[in-house]
Amino acid sequence: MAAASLYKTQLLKIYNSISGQKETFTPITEGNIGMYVCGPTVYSNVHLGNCRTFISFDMVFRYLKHLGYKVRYVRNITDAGHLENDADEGEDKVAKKARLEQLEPMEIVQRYTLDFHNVMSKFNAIPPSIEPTATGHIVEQVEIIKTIIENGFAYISNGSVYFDVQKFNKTHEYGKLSGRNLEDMIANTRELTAQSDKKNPQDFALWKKAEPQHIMRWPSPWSDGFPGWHLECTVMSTKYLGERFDIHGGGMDLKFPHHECEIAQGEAACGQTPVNYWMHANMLTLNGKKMSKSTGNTISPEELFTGNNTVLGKPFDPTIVRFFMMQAHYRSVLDFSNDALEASEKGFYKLMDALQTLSTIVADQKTEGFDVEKWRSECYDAMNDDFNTPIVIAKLFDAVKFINTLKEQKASISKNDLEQLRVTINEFVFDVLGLVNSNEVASDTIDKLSGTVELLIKLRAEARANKDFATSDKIRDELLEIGIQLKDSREGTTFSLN
RNA sequence: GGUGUCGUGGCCGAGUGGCUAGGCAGUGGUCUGCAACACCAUCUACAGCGGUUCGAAUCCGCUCGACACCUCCA
Repeated sequence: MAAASLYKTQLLKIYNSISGQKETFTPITEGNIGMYVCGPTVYSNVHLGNCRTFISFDMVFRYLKHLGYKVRYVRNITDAGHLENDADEGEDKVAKKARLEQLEPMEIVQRYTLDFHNVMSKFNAIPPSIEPTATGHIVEQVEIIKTIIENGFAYISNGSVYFDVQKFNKTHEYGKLSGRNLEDMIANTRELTAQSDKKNPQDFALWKKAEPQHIMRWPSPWSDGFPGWHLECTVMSTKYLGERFDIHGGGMDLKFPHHECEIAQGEAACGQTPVNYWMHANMLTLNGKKMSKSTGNTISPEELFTGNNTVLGKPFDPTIVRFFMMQAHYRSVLDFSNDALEASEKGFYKLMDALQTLSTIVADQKTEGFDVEKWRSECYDAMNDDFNTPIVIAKLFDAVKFINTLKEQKASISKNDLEQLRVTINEFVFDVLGLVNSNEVASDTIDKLSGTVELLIKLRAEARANKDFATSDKIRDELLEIGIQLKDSREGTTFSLN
């Protein structure tokens, strides 16, 4: 069966945060999907926790495409409007960093956007279809504010514009995504300490008047200022995906208030709820606590790849980290540790070795010891069950075991099944999970390398035949030290790169 | 304080009302000149206490604990 037609016959279920249930996925337009994911605020280097969310949604993107959907994936870059806090004295994160480093705000944005792209590329994440920036959509943001004011859900106060949550709540339901109700929130809110332009503490800014020292500012009918953080996502998602679209994703920590506010803005501006399926990726923790820049409980991708950190005993390849993340469900908290990563690393190499072995397997008359079709179907069942990558990986290891059994000639496989197995395992490992075979080197290099190693294997075989074990062990041990492992079997000796 | 999620074996992590994922580590074998790899077998488990049920780790209640959000965070 061609992958492109699979979506018609498979039932994909997605856990929808707004209903708290797994729901059968039906796109608005058959065969097409619009997906929006909240991207990073580019005021500093991304940390690994940020990456997990984007890697999770990269997997989602890959699987949807694999099913044959045409996916427009929009992920924004927040380069303005994201305040340090929601109080009136809050400073724009990008502007603050620029001031501290004595740089133009756009220098900051450029630097950290490049860093972000670089890191995502190392993790083998496919770039989104559109990557819009907040500063590139000021005009649209001003327009949507006008609409929200016209519709009566926002008010102007001292040059700033605020969303009137209490008024909105009279005709709509503010809090439906995060499971809160406004009455509780009001009851639990401390009195506003600082003098505020807001009517109520729950109200959030759509437009903020800029203080004189504020350098990132744009003209608007209300003041020279800048847009509120929640607004950019509403504007950019609806601009590129329509007033109502299929999937909206982001980190769990954005559920409230960010996504709640997006729903309110969308409903207030367009008269309909913007999103059909809300997806939230869970946090990556370090020492049991959420990785977070503000608490310093983080590790950066760079520190991870170089091994230059205090958490891990050695450097880890990006694809190992990706594999580690894929071994947990995207909605579960995942704890990061050296032991866990080393375990994943060994498992990953075992998987890659089996793929290598698979390429050498010769087909037989019939298949014995494994049901390839059933296995393939179970892989899809797992992915269709809210993207259950841990189960898929468990299934992959079932295949690994079978492949190794084939190698030992204790099982057999038919030509058709062999082809099916090869295609399926490659699709899941590389296309869907997005792993990279780190053993892979440019083909001419690998030819030369293999020639060299084959020669050493031959010399070692001769030494062994002569019972010159000192020489044979020297070859084996020194190759192992540079990362080449020799593997003896009845059929001879092979090698793998670790 | 409010809201929500979760507590699984040495570690990481799935899952489910009855048929005990998977990876790593451990143990005993096979293979090997010795190993490694691989294969076969095998040991550690569902926080605690009640309840529902023929049967619960899985459903319900309580207790304890952890985490997240309610300020900025993916």
